[in-house]
Amino acid sequence: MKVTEPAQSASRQAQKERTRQAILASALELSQEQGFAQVSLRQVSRHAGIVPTAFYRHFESMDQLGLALVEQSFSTLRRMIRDAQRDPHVFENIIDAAADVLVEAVKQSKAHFAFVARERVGGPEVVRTAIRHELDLFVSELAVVLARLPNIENWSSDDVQMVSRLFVRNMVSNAEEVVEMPDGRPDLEEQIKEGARRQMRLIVVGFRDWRS
Amino acid sequence: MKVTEPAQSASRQAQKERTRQAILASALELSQEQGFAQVSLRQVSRHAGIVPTAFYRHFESMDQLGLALVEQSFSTLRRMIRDAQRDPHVFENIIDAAADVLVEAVKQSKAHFAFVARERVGGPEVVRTAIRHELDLFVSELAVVLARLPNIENWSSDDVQMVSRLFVRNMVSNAEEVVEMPDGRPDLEEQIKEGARRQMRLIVVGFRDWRS
DNA sequence: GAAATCAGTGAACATGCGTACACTCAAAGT
DNA sequence: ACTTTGAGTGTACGCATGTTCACTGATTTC
Repeated sequence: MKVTEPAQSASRQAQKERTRQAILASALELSQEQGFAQVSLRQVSRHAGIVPTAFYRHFESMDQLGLALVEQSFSTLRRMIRDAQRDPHVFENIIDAAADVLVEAVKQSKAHFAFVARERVGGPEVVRTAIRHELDLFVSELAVVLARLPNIENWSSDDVQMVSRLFVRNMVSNAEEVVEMPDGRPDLEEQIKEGARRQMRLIVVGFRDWRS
Repeated sequence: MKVTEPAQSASRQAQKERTRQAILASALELSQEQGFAQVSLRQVSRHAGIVPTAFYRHFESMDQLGLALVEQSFSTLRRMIRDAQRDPHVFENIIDAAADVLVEAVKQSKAHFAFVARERVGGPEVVRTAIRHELDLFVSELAVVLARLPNIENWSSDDVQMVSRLFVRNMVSNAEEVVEMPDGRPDLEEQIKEGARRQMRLIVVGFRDWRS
């Protein structure tokens, strides 16, 4: 890891930013083993190549570090959703596209998704609260996207909100499965995608039929 | 807590069992604050009214204590399902009955459900593995029950298994919600029940329509 | 009633922890 | 050229932890 005192020194604030990122990356990596709450300030510092007291130059406590990780994870997630929306394929068949995007996104940013899934229920109080809040926001954002879709455009906004909640809940569950998935098992991956497809289709079809 | 050396002494093994239960109860209670992994052997011992070294007379490590709690939690869960099956009302309308039973069961044994929901993703490795295994077993057991129901009796066993998986997943999600629910808010409780009803109906209706 | 058993005790240890404090020494500001 | 700034250092502290060991004394066994 060792990011401090590079051979060719960078500008002061650039170097500070590099150390900050090293701390975030270290915390994320160490969290995967036993959860963020088990990781000590000294472990993170050691892994980031700084002395424990230097940690305080970047975060005032481990709780604040946790919140920074939540922010980082969700900004990753949001960027992915934004990219996916640009793809015109999504408008034709949201369900298949969503299943693909989900699996790909989680594979690319396993650590961040794992962090959210784990700390959502297992983390320190402040972190849990922050994640819940972000997920609530996310449900509302997704509802806006869903409301524009052909099958859904004339549903009541309450119904759209509920479907959005179901989607996000299933997204979290599926993300958990992908995270637990051992590497190099494309069969399992396809199986999870297929499961996600079925579940989403179930929700959309069932909801429409039940209401009409 | 103080269970040791009662005024009127009990038999040796009865007293041992009482201490064991005190340890289990202490660990369960202390886990609610910050998760089982944060609870130390000394904290549990202190709360149970024994000296740290006496802990080892009952469990060889905190991991073993965790496994005992998993066992206890699932035996609670299974007893509830068994009781619910005796109720003839269940055969008429599984969905409404299941929603009622779920909310009631979780309210009665909040601590155990909270433990499972939390440690399923946030706990020590051995505990996570044990919980996953129990939940897998549970999916299969539920599938057996579901297969006997009128709407479902002629489905393929793969389909029943998948629906069972969806049910259990939603049960876990709903249990999480009930656990997070503040006390004395019957409105929220009804809201969660209604949500659970809708979701289960969605699954059954959507699945049948989509397949036929 | 003597001997064996064993749940619970209490002192001691090495280790890792968070944080306080005084420090260094390049880069940035003047 | 000088001063100021501030990221990173090193020591030191008090505290909680898991585990060890020799122990006590009531219950059980014989």
